[in-house]
Amino acid sequence: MGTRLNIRVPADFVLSRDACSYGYFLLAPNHWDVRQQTLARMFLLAEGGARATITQEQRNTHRTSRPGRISFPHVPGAPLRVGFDRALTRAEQIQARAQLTRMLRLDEDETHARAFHALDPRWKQSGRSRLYRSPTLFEDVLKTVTSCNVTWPSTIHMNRRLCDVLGESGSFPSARRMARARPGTLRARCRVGYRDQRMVELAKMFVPRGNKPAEVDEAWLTDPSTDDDTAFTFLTSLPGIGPYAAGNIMQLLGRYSRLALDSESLRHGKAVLGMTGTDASIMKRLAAHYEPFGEFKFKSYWFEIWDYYETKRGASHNWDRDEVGSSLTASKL
DNA sequence: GGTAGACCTGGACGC
DNA sequence: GCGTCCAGGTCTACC
Repeated sequence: MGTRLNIRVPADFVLSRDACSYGYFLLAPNHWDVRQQTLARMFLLAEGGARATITQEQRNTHRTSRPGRISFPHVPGAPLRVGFDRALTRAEQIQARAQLTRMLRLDEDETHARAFHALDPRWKQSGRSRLYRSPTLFEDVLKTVTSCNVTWPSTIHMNRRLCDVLGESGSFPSARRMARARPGTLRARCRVGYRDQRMVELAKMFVPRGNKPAEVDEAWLTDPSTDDDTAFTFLTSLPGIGPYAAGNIMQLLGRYSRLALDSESLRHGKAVLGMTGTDASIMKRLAAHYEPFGEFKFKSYWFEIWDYYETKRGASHNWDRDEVGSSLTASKL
């Protein structure tokens, strides 16, 4: 008999909206079940892998939505029910709760959302504020590396292979496991290409050595006394992490004052915001466009992009991973 | 400080 | 089925 956990959530939390809010929910080992409206994945816990299925109470009757407005099937603020495929120890239950809290941003309460919506009221109606992330910073950083200099289908493929080849029963690989991997294995079996050496070096930086703490200190990176510029500069010093990747990791750390501008941003600037000119000039105009959103500018940027995807493909909680997931860039929509 | 070219993979396309 | 081209961000060497 597997362990079942009930997780209290903020009053505005909606599983289908808040889990399906960033592309990583489409990447292995995550699996969003469209029919059931549940999220399943392997978690890596102290005693090994454990598969969890996350559900939230659904409305009896699906609320009728106004044209152009997306309605979500779950009851806001209803506790999450998380079923594991094996019994968890007390220590593992604490670990699982911490990973779920990180992944679903349960630490961002209504006060946080109100502050964001005060700066950018466009998302108040839908309630969008949380951005899905991974249960661990290591997985977030590696997922970011797999999204650099590749098209989205390759990112999907790399994450699937990493879980199959180096994961435990299909989990995302641990930093320890990847630190021990041979670059040649990553290249040949996970198809990560030239990122092989960088990924192993990155993994080593997440693992304490002897009495020495890990070089990547998540507590320091998320500490409010560490300013954004210092955190960003540190991130760009990591192997395989440039300005785009560092900007993305900043938001994954809960620091939304930076943008992560890439080719997708350029398309958004041209197609949605009607910007013209050279790529460099559009990048500058994009930075200026989001400046008014201050400490939340990444959220404003990202929800504009997400909104565009949803106008083309429908609500993200109804996306089929194999169908829509493989075409998730503006150029393919 | 700015820029050119290399780094890999997978998909699209033409033959 | 094969060859060619292209998209994608980071890193290094060079000016």
